[in-house]
Amino acid sequence: MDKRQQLIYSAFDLFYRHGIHAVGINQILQTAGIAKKTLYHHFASKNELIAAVVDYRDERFYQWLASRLDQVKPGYDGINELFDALDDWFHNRVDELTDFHGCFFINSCAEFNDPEHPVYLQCQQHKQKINRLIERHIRALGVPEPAMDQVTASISLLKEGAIVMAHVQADLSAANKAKDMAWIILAAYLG
Amino acid sequence: MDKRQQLIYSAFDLFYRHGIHAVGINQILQTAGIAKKTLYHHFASKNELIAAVVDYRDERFYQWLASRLDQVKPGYDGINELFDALDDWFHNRVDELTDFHGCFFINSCAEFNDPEHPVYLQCQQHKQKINRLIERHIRALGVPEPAMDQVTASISLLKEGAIVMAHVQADLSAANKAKDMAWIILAAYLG
DNA sequence: TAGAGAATAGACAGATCGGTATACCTCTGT
DNA sequence: ACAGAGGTATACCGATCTGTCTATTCTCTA
Repeated sequence: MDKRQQLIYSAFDLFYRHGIHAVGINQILQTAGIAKKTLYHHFASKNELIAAVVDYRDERFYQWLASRLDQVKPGYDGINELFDALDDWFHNRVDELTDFHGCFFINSCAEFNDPEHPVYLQCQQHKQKINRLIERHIRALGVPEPAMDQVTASISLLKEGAIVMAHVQADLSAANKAKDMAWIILAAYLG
Repeated sequence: MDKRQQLIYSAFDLFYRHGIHAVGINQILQTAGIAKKTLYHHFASKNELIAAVVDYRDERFYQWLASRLDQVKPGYDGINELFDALDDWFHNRVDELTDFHGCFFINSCAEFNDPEHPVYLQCQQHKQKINRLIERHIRALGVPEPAMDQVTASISLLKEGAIVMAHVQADLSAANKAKDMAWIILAAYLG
């Protein structure tokens, strides 16, 4: 019954499926079954709704991945779990994330393609949060500290690559490919 | 003086910078300095212009990369050249591609997020063309035929990952990281 | 040289956009 | 008991969107 949250749900669903600029406010209101006045009671503008939607997805996605990675022992298991989680996501086996349509943050950067735009910055910060999640597990593997950033970025790069391959090239096995590649890379760093 | 081509130039520039849905036809006309009637003389609708713009970028990007890869010996040099080319692109050292704002095809898939949409299909086909370009060099490396698809997809995944890292996370060294990773992966396959 | 084709400028149509305003309803807390 | 907060429904505003139309000019070529 929290109208504000309902608006965010509906808006995210439409934004994720059709893109942010392609979805109008009236469409969101109709989908959510909520009056326009109510929207402008909770949000000053469409831009504020967008910001709230990005924030919502940020939290949602982060908490999902964090909880997956917290279920396993830091290190080897964590890296495996990262790519297994991606695989579940790509195959629509994760209820919390709704059907896979690429990474919402990559998609949003494509629409707000200005490094100074608030949405762009929100997306960048989200990616940094995810990076720190990955970093924990890299560190547990015993990667030497000077190589930490490099290795974390490498795993992150594999993750982004897998998402794009799964989305644009419809390669649903991309997560498994990335996992195999990750271990080859990590083996090279761990000797 | 080819008005049709001028329209495509201007439209691509605006689409790439601000996203397709965010750019109106009047904005394109003003930028190009061309009358509305002329646009609708050459294109039946905005959608046809969009299709032509995607086609234009497809050819432009493909020919740029193909010519770069054709300048070197197939195999080792080709893989290096691929990532060196990406590095030049990320650092805006390639005049033909205009300033880097991510991959136009990834961006467009984010805006036309339906696997049956014509634009989505155009983007998919572009990626397949690029894959075949990469495949030639993988084959020259002596990768066994059964592993060809797997290895090509791996290099493609690294390429996509580098583009996203460079775009969303503003990691301009992503191409070099991906190159290092590529050789670790390839070494594992080549024994 | 006459006429077709391509271009211009710009008014216009109809829909939709984000956002505001009006009027009324329904709870809830003091 | 009643004020105020949050809600609905809907009309409305000005702006902008894609696309059409008219009227006129330019340029090439048969």
